[in-house]
Amino acid sequence: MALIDEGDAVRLANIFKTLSDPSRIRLISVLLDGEINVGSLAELVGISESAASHQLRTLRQMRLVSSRRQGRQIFYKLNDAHVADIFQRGLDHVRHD
Amino acid sequence: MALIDEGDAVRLANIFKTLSDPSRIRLISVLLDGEINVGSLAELVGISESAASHQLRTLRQMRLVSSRRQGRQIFYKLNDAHVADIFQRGLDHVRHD
DNA sequence: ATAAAATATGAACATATGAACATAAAAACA
DNA sequence: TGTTTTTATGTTCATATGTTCATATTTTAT
Repeated sequence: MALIDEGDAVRLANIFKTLSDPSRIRLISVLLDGEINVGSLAELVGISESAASHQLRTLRQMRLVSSRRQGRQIFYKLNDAHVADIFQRGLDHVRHD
Repeated sequence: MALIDEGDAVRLANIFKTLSDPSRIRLISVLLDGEINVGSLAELVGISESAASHQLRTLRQMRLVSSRRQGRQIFYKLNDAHVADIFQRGLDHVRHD
């Protein structure tokens, strides 16, 4: 392995930073089950739609999720297989061990 | 999967938060190669010893690393196989794809 | 056209965070 | 004991972050 360069370190740190908030964690945990619209997501996670929208923007900007409009709703889904992987490893770490 | 509870979400978020800083990322990347003392670590990563010590405390408090004293030096090592795993997945995500 | 529904955005606020600097503590050695 | 080396800790400061509230945007239905 050895020391990784500043650029990669910053990019890697940013990925983890995106995953470093409980609301975003819970949003992602729901998204692991598949596509879902903002309102349902907010209700399931137990945060306001505004808060959900803000956090989803963060996830979108980091390209961890993508969205599509259907009528007046917007459906989000996980965008990246790596994310599910990282998430699951982290959860293993937290839950047992 | 389904929604994870607040407690797990907070714990998981905290793990990722611990990994969300470039200095800590680079410290860990060096620690992946094995045990090493604070001074060498600081020099390799290119930060002050004080900064290294502060960041190592953060990693220690999250139990991601452990330390042992040998004479007047303190050697750190990664404490957890999960961490190396999560780190590697993240790096894969960042480097290619 | 107007109203209602769903989502996004912007501003403001409180809290958290990392960096830098100074100081303390622990161990080795004169 | 006193001094030096190595690491840890405390404090201060500037910046970043998440949430809330108010407002804007987009689509559907009347």
